[in-house]
Amino acid sequence: MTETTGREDSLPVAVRQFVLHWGDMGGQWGVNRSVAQIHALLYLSDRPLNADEIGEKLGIARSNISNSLKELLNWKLIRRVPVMGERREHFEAETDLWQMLTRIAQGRKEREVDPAVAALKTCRAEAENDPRISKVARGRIEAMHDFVTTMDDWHQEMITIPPARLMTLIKMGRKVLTFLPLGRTKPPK
Amino acid sequence: MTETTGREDSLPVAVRQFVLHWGDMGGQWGVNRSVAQIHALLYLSDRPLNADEIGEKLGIARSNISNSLKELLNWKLIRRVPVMGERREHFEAETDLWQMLTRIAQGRKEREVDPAVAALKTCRAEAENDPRISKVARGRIEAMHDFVTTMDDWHQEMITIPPARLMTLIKMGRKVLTFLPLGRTKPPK
DNA sequence: CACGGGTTTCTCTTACTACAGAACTAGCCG
DNA sequence: CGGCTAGTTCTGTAGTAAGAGAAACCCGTG
Repeated sequence: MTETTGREDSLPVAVRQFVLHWGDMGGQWGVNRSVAQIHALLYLSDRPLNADEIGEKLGIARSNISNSLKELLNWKLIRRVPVMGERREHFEAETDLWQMLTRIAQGRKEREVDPAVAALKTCRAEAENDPRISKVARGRIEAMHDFVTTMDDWHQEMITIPPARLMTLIKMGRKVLTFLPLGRTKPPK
Repeated sequence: MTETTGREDSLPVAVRQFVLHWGDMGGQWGVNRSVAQIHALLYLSDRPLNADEIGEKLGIARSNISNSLKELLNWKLIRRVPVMGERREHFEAETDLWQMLTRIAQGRKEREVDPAVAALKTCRAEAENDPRISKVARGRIEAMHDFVTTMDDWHQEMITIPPARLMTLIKMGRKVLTFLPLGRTKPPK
């Protein structure tokens, strides 16, 4: 049926390793272990899996799986897949790595930087008309705000560029500089 | 003495806001609250501060301050500053935002992506000569590995570009594309 | 309309991390 | 060599988050 003889007691070593690493990799990040593990498993699977199969292979509780799947759906890193003649829901992972990256980037941005930018804005406004605050502090807050805003805009622009082109851009690396009409400043050393 | 009348009971509102926000912003990140708060405070200060002053302004324990400062030093986000005729150590923050960004990026890379890359390498090797693993899984692992490696290399190249130039690059945004000799492929759809 | 598989929500336990305060150590003065 | 002051390490506690298992909830089917 499947290439990995399905219901075998355990997973191939390489897969298990991957799942494990991805798992606590996720831990270091904002994502919790089970979520990351499930994602890893689905990413490597050659067919959609259902909750039971996942639970069996990873040895984690149904409830946990349910919640984790929900979270992964939120991040849009996996999707529901209807399977003919099957009642339970099946899931498969996004396998396009660019998609994956942008989804994750998007998610983290929303959770981490957007609030920060907002907070900075209010701080800046506050600092504007607070006579007690030092010139230096005011300047620093402004600098920070401008910087973050610039980066944010940049990010926004980048994700509108079609992946393929962005990829060539990246593969070029610093060679991009050679095409740009900048004052040919010899990079200092 | 200082511009903010130093030993006043509390901080200017804008500063307090900034510290607070930066603080739990840090919490969302990997950094804990006290560390982020101390960093924020130093970033806004117009002169180096010592541990006592920090403790007083933020109301956190000495031990905590000691550890937090150590961590900030690790990240190279602050530095020790000797002050004439003073026995206690003083600290000031890096105020160049590019520096800050690269330091943070560097730190996170070391902690988050480098280990991941390493793990991926071993997984890939493992998958190479494991007959049990499915073709699909093997392919996915390789794809992931290549992708991550590419991004890693790119990052490495980017940080070698002098900040000023990088900044102009960023300010250009997607305009960079217009200068590049790419086959003017109409983006598909 | 009861029954049963499938899924979600709730609750309780456990593990971990941040942090305060105390105890400890190291340099500097008389 | 005592007595101070600055700094660090240790220890106990409280708050938080992950996750297991049970209970509740659907919804199709006999």
